[in-house]
Amino acid sequence: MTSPRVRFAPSPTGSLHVGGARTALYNWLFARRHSGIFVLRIEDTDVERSRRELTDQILDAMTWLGLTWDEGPYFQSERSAIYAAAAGRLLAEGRAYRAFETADELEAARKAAEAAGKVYRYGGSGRSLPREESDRRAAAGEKFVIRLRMPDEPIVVQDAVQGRAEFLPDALDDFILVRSDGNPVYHFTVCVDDVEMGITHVIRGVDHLPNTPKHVALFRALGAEPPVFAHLGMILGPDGKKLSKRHGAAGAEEFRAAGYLPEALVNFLALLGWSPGEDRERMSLQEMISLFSLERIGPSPSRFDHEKLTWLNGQFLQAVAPGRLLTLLEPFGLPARDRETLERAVALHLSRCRTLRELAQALRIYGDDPTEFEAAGMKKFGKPELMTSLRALASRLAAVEPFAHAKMEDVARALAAETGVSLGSLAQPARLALTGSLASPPLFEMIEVLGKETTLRRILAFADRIEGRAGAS
RNA sequence: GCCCCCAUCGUCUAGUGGCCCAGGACGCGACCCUUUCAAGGUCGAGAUCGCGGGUUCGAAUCCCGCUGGGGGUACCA
Repeated sequence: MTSPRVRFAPSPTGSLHVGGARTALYNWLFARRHSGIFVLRIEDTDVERSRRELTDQILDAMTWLGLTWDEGPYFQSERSAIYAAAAGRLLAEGRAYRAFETADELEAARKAAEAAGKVYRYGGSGRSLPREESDRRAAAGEKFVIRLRMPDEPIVVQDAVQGRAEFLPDALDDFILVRSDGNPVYHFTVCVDDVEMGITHVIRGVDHLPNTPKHVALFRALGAEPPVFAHLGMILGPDGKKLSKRHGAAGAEEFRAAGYLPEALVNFLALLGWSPGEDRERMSLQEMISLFSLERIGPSPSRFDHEKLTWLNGQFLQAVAPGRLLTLLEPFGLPARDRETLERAVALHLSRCRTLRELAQALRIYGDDPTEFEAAGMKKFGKPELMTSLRALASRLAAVEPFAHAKMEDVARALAAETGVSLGSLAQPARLALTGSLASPPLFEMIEVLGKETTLRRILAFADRIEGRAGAS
């Protein structure tokens, strides 16, 4: 393959959702795999709905994901002259024509057809209007749209993913290229741009498949060979319905905010519809590039499995260099401790967390003393009769110097043996006192990082609290 | 309504006529490790390959129909 050119063409009417992110990824992967060019084009011809800040947000998300573009971003809103010229050419060549029906007239005709139970098709007079009359009416200032003269033969779309689809001429209308206000319509700008930008492969969602025959006809009218099409199956929510905010996070930015790593999201998205074979699951971008091919993309829709993403994220999280981890954690808030303490704490909690957010949350115990204690734990270990040995543990811990976990454990085991209690009935109340929870890293390693002062303070406060409560009731 | 697409464990998928009474991963269960929770390791349950017809010596793999799901049908993208 000689240097393909692909593009990602989002319209800034929303943020980058996972479907779009996956489309961008596949285009990017394809370009990188074949040393091609990845073009970014912003389809903002719908002035009403397009917003500049959404464009910025999309670019941010792509940068975050590592999907860097080689050309662009081009803005369709800045390319009106190109579309106007193309429309003029088509008109002059008779491949397109003016139609003078108003939107209201068309609406009425559509309604009438529906009421009669018939399939609506554009049946206006524009198609057969003599050139001179068309020119005259346009010159007189009459409003018109420009429509494409569709060929009267079937159009076959040979799709790299979906296979062959044939569309009969009856199903294809002379669709509008340019609105009566002079603004070009999506189908038109896409094709003009794809031709103009030399796009060789169009990789996009299947929702565009039914539009593809229009595009094929348009490419031909424009005098260009249609590109190779590859239509990707939809990404559905866990319930099989269209993925939306209703299913939780659906935008790349939301996953970022929820503490997901870009490499995990990208890996997960890559596997949604594409498989490298050989049971490969975890891959770096580089590996994906070398393995990627259109042939291995499946045609069926897939559901977004949040659980698997989270698992993958956990996998990637474990692999992040410890130094980089604190930087990544910063936006999620870190307790006011020195860097070394934080790094030791991270090392202790990393394997217990699957997202940055979870990790940051876990690290909070190195900041403020716990004020809430989990109910199940209190019921089991918040008993006054356990406080005696807990206090004993505290006083033995106070004597440990240097404050190292191996020594603490020896001391604790000795205490347990002497008093005939299990290590667990010593450790669990301590864990509760120190973290408010029954789940934590190995107790003494955590205590070492927490520090002697904090440890003793929390244990004593907890014992006071339990005994005080018992005395009051 | 009409047009188009899709259909393998709950989910993502491998599989392109015999290697498959279907492999991997997530999730789930059990066990090991263990002061708790994870991580990790081992094992396991889980799919008559949506249904019904063909074609073939032989079909998850090819063909047809049905059913189910999705998408499109705009002077939206």
